[in-house]
This record gives sequence, structure tokens and C-alpha cells, in this order.
Amino acid sequence: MAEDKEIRYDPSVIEPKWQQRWAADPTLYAADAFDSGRPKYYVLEMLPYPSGQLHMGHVRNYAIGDALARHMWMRGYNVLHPMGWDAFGLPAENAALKNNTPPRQWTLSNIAGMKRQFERLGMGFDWSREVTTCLPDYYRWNQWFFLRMYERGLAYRKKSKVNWCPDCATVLANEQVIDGRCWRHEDTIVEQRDLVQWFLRITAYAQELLDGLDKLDGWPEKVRTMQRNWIGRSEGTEVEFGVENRSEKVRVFTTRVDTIFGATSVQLAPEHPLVTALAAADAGLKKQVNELLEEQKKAREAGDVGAIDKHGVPTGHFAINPFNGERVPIWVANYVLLDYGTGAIMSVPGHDARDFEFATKYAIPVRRVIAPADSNAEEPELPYLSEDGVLVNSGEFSGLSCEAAQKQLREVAARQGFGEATITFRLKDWGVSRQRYWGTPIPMIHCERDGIVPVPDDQLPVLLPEQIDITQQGGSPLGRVPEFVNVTCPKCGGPARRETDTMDTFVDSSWYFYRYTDAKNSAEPFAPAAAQYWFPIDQYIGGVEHAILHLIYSRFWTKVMRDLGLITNDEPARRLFTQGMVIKDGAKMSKSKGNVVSPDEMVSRFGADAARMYALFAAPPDRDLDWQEDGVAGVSRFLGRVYRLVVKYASVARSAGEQAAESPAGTSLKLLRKLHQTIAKITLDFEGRWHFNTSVAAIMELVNEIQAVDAQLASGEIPAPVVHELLRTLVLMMAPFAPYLAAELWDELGGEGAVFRAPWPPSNPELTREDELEVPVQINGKLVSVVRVPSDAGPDAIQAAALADPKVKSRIEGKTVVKIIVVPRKTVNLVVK
RNA sequence: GCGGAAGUGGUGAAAUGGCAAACACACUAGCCUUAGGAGCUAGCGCCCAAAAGGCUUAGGGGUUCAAGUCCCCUCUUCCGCACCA
Repeated sequence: MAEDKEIRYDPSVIEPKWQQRWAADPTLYAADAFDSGRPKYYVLEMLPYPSGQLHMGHVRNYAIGDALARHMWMRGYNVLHPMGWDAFGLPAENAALKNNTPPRQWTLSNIAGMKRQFERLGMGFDWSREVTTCLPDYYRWNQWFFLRMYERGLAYRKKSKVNWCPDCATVLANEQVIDGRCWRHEDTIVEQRDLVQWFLRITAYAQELLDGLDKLDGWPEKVRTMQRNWIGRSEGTEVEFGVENRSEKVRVFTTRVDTIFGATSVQLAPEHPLVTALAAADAGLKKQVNELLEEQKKAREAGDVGAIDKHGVPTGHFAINPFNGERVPIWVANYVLLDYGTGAIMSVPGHDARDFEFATKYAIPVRRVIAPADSNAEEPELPYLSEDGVLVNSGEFSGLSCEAAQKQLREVAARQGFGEATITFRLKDWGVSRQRYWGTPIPMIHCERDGIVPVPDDQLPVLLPEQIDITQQGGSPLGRVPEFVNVTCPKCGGPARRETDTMDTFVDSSWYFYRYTDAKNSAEPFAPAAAQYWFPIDQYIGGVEHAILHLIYSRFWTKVMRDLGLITNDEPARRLFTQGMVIKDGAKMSKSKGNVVSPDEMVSRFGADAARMYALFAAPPDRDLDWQEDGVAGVSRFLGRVYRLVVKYASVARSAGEQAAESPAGTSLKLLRKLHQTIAKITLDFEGRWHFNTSVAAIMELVNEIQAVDAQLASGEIPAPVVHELLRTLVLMMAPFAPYLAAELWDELGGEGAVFRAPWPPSNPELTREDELEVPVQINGKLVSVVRVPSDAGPDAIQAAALADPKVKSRIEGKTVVKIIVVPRKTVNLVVK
């Protein structure tokens, strides 16, 4: 078609034009006040760190969320779709050291740049609710929450072994240490240091955080499992062993107290206080224990803590089993961890694989105390690990089942005061102190007279000083700002020192989504009524890398806020979606691999619509997506086809006005059927499966089918109302995926208002049904032929059609048809002998 | 070791237990042309010269009239946890 060439799709003209118009209308993506009569829908993508550049992972994340937000607008919901910046953190300080730019300036200029990228990508965010966590109007509420937690004993200070990253020059939370390495520095071994630090008592909610997972059925099972593992609940018993000739006691933790008569030694962690005490009086032991510690450290550095050889050293002292008075040797073992359970275990080599390995190595006796429940069964080899057996060699408890024995042993221990049932969690309290500058100051004051004194509410925010030299290394940078440090004690008025540590940046992201509901509030973190209206988040979308970190901290914070009476929901998000990574050439995009594709480059070459639509089309959203430039070019060509098709027939469509297509037939009917099938499919994709790759494919099929009858369109054979319905609905369906093109074409078609506020097209069930169906015919399960039958044909008619088919006839000739299965609309299968 | 997800053309992938490979990318051939990162037509899982036909969803068993899909075993890849007592 010669005239087709006149019409050229040029996103570099269309997109900036609409970007300008949208920027001029701040109400376009604004959520209604929370008393709106329409049902609410809160869709949220995780907020980015303002590194300076969006990457393709962001583009994908936000393309998914934006498509959903636009779809929900079109479905008539009051949609909240906000965006903000996780703006505190180490990179700003590192950049400052490198370029001599203040962290605040670096961060704010990055935010401005990334905001432009978001706008250029056509993301529909409600910027009137923008949250920037490094600004005092936000972080003052971090301080406010910290004080509330302090009042309730949920924030506290203690000296303990903490993770120290030498590259970050700060302490890290347990959640930020991965395989003994820093989460930000893959090659940096995290050291252990003894420091006084602030902690948040997340363990107070351990059980609730665990139980809540069962109800989060809108969360991926993977994330729930990861959190369950992380919380690591373990039910067991603590038993106190006496120490011969000494006053100390040793408490051991065990999940198998039923095997306690088989305990032939007690094993202590090398850092256990009793070991320290014994070693203080025994230079030889001290030397050996130090060797064990050195070895552990090396294993940690090698990253294979689980693989080191189990070994230990005898202390020469003995423990007394309180159940039978038996004297067993006390060892120090390198596989016993101080920070799990009590840091001490009873070793039962007969019924524990690891204890068995250890006992064999050091010729410690192995004793059978559990036998199979079936007394006729052959005696199994040790170690025998089953929990279904009965006790033997266990004094008065012999003959009991393992389960019954556990119960009775606990009762005896409790009655006699040497033990109790306990529950141990792997989850540890959240260490939030950071010896860095660019974070929320912890609102505490150290007074010589009054000790730790919280900053009174009316003195919040404790402002982060702007004029600071952070080029010096060592210690908290805030400690070098005398105006900041030297204060008077709010209690006694005497001289005092301000806390110089700042908060972990994960504090910022633990509650930011509540602030969106009332972002400008200067009297409280947010009005409870606003949060009450919008929460929980209906759909949260982000990367799975936050499965433990952000997603467990923010669940904790929600429970604390609930207990403070600010909110009524127990969980922050009803549904969570974790999208896959964007990879290229088989590897995650990263600067070091040199396989990074810049969104700006994609946008300038193919347009934002093409980049976004490709991100949705190339793979289902939960899978990894392989970025292929040829694929983006393909989507761009498709958008060009849509553009030319709609522009070419826009005047025909407009001429129909609001006139509906009447009793369509022939090609018109065929096209309208395809149209309504497409609507039904895409609506379903949004509602449940989220396979937007097939939504896009369905639109492509529809466009292919319309294009195939171009001659009939050009000749005017297709009535204008049909053309109108086809093109208008096509544009509406494109709107969530390619907003710029949809806006442009909506305009071409004379549509009223913004296309993303137009109602989502309903699919007409009458029209999704075909007149005739193709039904495959199988013989013994193998496809033989396909017959056409009316779509309302009953089983008898379908069977008759199948038997009348020539191919079928020739195949069953001379044979016996044993059985015929007819599945209406699906298949016919003849069982033939 | 424990737990989870996955394995389908040259590539990305599609398929409520009912015609495997839709939709694209790449490739091949052709057309068109004010030559563009354009458009159009056709072909494109494997075997066979072609047709007819046969084979095909990591491998092996099973359930079923019917299995990529459900069950069992094995292998591979990715992810999480891991001396957790």
C-alpha cells in the first residue's frame, strides 16, 4: 500500500509530546482523598535507591506495576500508585569521598535525574505523595518510632559480638551477611567485633512473624519458606548439668531429650563462659581453644563454615547428668555455636549423626537408648536416628515411646528444677547502629549523670549536620562534629554527648509505604485514618532479593505500629509478587560483566513504549528475562504496525460516532469475535495469572487478523461502526502496556479524556463464542483427523461427525470400536481393537 | 544434607488432563522501494530426495480413553538454608 508509507511511527516525537502534557497535569495519576466512594486499590513497587541511573531491572519492575495500576484505573478503582526514594546509604558517602560532593547534593541530584527517567518512561506515579527518606520531614519519624520502641523496651543497647564489614567501615545486621560476606561487598569477609550497639527487639515478634506467614497466601511460597527458615523455630528442652568440683552449671539445649540417657559427653562452644573460666586456669587448654577459634575464623573466611572438620579438645572436667547422676566428660568442640540455643549440647552419639562422627573420632562411648517400636525388628546399626522408637537403657523411662518420654522427662526436669521445655529461634534481634554519616541520627543522649536519655519528642528531628568532613576514616563521622555531639542533658541540664551512630537504612524502608498515605503530615508519621483506608497494600511488587531483609523488617514494623495503635492491619501487604531478574547473555546485568543495557539508550532508540512492552512480552513476569535487542526492535515494529493501522482507518472509525455495530456477519463477525476473545483473555491475565507475555501476544494476534483483511477495510466492506469498535478497543487494551502510543491513538480516534481513565472494555460472551468448532478425533489416543461441528453440537452429533470422517472410516475398517469418548468442544477418542 | 523452582525448536517462549511449538526473534527465498534499524509474501521441531508416513516436551517407569501437564524413580540447572543440637 503506497499510502502506508506516508504514515510513520516515530516515538521520539509522540512520546515527548505526551510526556509534556502529562507533566502539566498533576491530577492525572493522583489518588482520590481517602473518603472516595470508589473501591481502593493500592499497588506498589519497591522504591529504588537513587544511585543515579535506572537499570533494566527497574524498568521491568515498574512496567509491571504501572500496567496493573493503569488497568485498575480503567476498572474504576481509586488507585494509589506512589513512588519515592530510599535515599540514605553508603554509596552517597563513597561518592562524596570520590568526587568531593556532599552526600545530600549527590543524592538529590540523582533523584532529580532518575525522576526524569521515570517520567520519560511514562510511569504513572502520584508524585504529590513522593517520599524521600533522607529528608528531615521523613527521618524525624524514624526517630519518633525509635523513641516509642525505646519506651516499650523494643529498642535497647547491649555489648555483643557483631558483624563488621571493613569496606563499609560499619556494623551489619545478621540479615546483611551472606555466606560470611557483606551483602554489598561480595568479596569482603565480615569480621566479628565486640561492640556496644543499638538493637530492635524483633525476636519479641518471632512467633507472630512465623504464624503470620500461614495467612499470607497471596505471597509466593518461596518467600514464605525463606522467612520460616530464617526465623528458625525449634522446640526442645534445656537441661542443666552440674560440673564436678565447681560451682558453675552447664545448660544444654536439645530437641531430643528422650535420648539423654545416651549422652556420653557434653560439648561447649569455644567462646562459652565456662570454657573461658577453665582456660584461664589452664594454659594448655587455653592454647588449644585459641586454635579452635582461629580455625573457625579461617573457615568463615573461606566461606565453608559447614564443611570444617569436626573436632574438639577435652577440658579434663566432668559434667553430671541430672537424670541419672552419670559423670560425663566436658569437651570444647568447634562445631558448637555460642549464639544458638545455649552454646552447649549434650552429645548422644548413638542417635545423632554428627555426635556419632565426633565420638568415633575420639573414642567416646556410643550407647543405644532407642530401639525400634517393633520388638521383632532387627536391631538397627548406630547411629539410629528414628523418632518412632521406644526407650531402652533409660532407667525408669525405658519402654516409653520417644514422644511420651520427652513429655515425662520435661515434667521431671521442671519439677526438680534442672530443666524446662523451651523454644529457640534462629532469628536474632536487629542490630541497627551504623558507624556512618549518611543515615538517620539515633535520637539518644549519653549523660554522665543520667546515663542514656532519650531526646524529647519536641526536640525532634535530630538534624543530620550538613557541614561535615567525611573524608577522614575511623569511628562514626558524626563524632567529629562538636556542635552535634556536645549537648546538654534534657534531664539534668548538665553536659552530655549525643549518640553518634546512625540507623540502618532498612529502618527507612520498613514503613515508607505508610507515609505515602499521608506524605505531607508534619504532626504525625501519618493520619491513622489514611492508613486505615489504604492498607493493606493490595499488590506489592519487587525483587526476591528482599525476601528476608526488607520484607521481614517491614512485617515487624507493621506489628509494632499496630501495637502502638496507629494501624489495625497485622501485615503490610495482602499480595506480593516477586519478578524475575533481567539477564543478558546468560548473566545478571552488572557493570563488572560489562553486559549492562541502559534504559536511556533503549528509550532513545526504540521509545519507552517498546522498551516497556518488551519487558512484559519477552517472558512471564516471575521468570528471568533475557534482554535481546532484536526483541525490542520486534516490539517496536509491532507498535509501528498498530500505529499505521489505527491512523489509516481513524477517519472511518470516527465517522461511525457512537453508533454500535448491528448484526455483524462474515468478516466483521469474525473480527469482532477475535476482538472479544482477546478482551476476555487479557482481562483474565490481569485478574489472575499475570502472564502479560501472553496478553501482548493476544493483542498481536488480533492485529495480525485485522491486517490480514486490509483490502476489505480499504474497500469499505467492513462497516464503520465495526471499524470503530475494533480500533477503539484495541487502543484501550494497549493502554496499560504502551501508554504513549495509546494516548496518541486515542486522540486520533477522538476519544474523550485520558485513555487510562476510560472504562476497560467489557467482553461480550455472545461474541466470544464461535459458530463452528474444530474437534480433533483420536483413535487410541493418537490424532487422526479434525472435524468441524457447530459449537452447540451435542455429544451424539459430534460422534456422528467423527465416524463420518473419511480418514477415521478408513482407519477403523475391519476393526471393532470398543468405546467412544466424546468430550464436547474438546475431543473425540475412539478405542479400537 | 534440607527446602523451593525449573528442564519444550537455532533463541525468548505458548499450551483449565483433550490438535505440542501460539506470539515473537533469528534465519532462508522472493517482492517492493524517495535504501528504512522500513514494508509485504512464503518457508522454518526432527527423520525421509519429496510425498505419504513416522518421531518429538531432560531420561526411565506408572495412572488414564487421552499426559508437556498427574504419580514414582533418576539426571541436570538455578535459588534459598545449612555444624541449628
